[in-house]
Amino acid sequence: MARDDGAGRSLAWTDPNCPVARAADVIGDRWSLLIVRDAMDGARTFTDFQRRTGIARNILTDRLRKLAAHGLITQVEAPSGKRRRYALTAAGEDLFPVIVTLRQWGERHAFEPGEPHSVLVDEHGAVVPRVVPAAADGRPLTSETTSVRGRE
Amino acid sequence: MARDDGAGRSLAWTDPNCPVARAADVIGDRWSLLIVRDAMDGARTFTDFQRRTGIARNILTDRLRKLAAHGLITQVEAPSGKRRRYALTAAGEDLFPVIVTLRQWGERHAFEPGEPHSVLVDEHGAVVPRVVPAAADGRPLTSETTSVRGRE
DNA sequence: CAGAATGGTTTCATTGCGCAACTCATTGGA
DNA sequence: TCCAATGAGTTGCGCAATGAAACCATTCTG
Repeated sequence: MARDDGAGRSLAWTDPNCPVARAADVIGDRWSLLIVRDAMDGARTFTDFQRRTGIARNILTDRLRKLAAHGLITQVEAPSGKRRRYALTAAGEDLFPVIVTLRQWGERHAFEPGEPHSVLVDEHGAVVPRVVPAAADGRPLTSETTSVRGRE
Repeated sequence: MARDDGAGRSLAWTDPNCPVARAADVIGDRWSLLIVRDAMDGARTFTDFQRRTGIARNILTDRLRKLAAHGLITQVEAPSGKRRRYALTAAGEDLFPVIVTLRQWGERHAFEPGEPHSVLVDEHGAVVPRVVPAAADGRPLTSETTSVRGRE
């Protein structure tokens, strides 16, 4: 994993050994997250992202670079003289559970009852069920029943 | 759900009917997320949050207010003349799956192999298994096998 | 009761962000 | 082939957000 930002300066992690803090340093701003969301939803070109997010172009340039520096996206060469396209790396694709849980939280808590919003469906059009952290035996876990080990 | 920020101005949602964008508008900055993380991990007072996150005090004031305005935390009155404490609301607690997936992503992609980091364990000390979105029949889902319905 | 700790607020310099205009390469059409 | 359109940025400017430090009012503690 890359340890420097787009300009080559080394990153001072907010909290050196907390994975949540490190993840937040990478995608913890509004735009990076939405860029990844749109990439998962089919966005491939600079203008795709610009149109969907409404982000300023200079900021989009910056975020695409940073996401690339962090190994979440890459520019893939097109076969013939076609333009290059952006694509998620494995690490970027791996954010899928984060996007899904965030989406489900938003559905439950950021909309008025009855207010329309988009929904995530599987190949058969069935709504994706609520994602819940669970123990190995399937028992659902909450912040009450879990704790962080190894924080210094 | 509250529709105004701490100063009473109305919020212009980044993307009006995308739950991911709305969630990002609420917790999409580095600090809000870490404050919620620490609240889940036992932080209750202003100084708890300040010490754990290292955030500037004026920004902490601002974020606590905004999180309260969005209904994620509240100030609970203490019995006698004791100081009030911050506590997560149900909506705040409900961010648990988001924090967990973010943590698990960070563990996999924001650390060098072998680099130490904290881990999330259940009441018996067992590491929390990887959280994966799944269809109703238990089949794991990815961004390839899902799509967003209802985006205008 | 005095001093320290808690829970902020204010001030001010620095940084980041959004908008608009501009550049430059690629591509498509007459 | 030449010109227009589109894609992918870059630059400059003004405003809003951030961070460090100082200041202040309560509330504990010895």
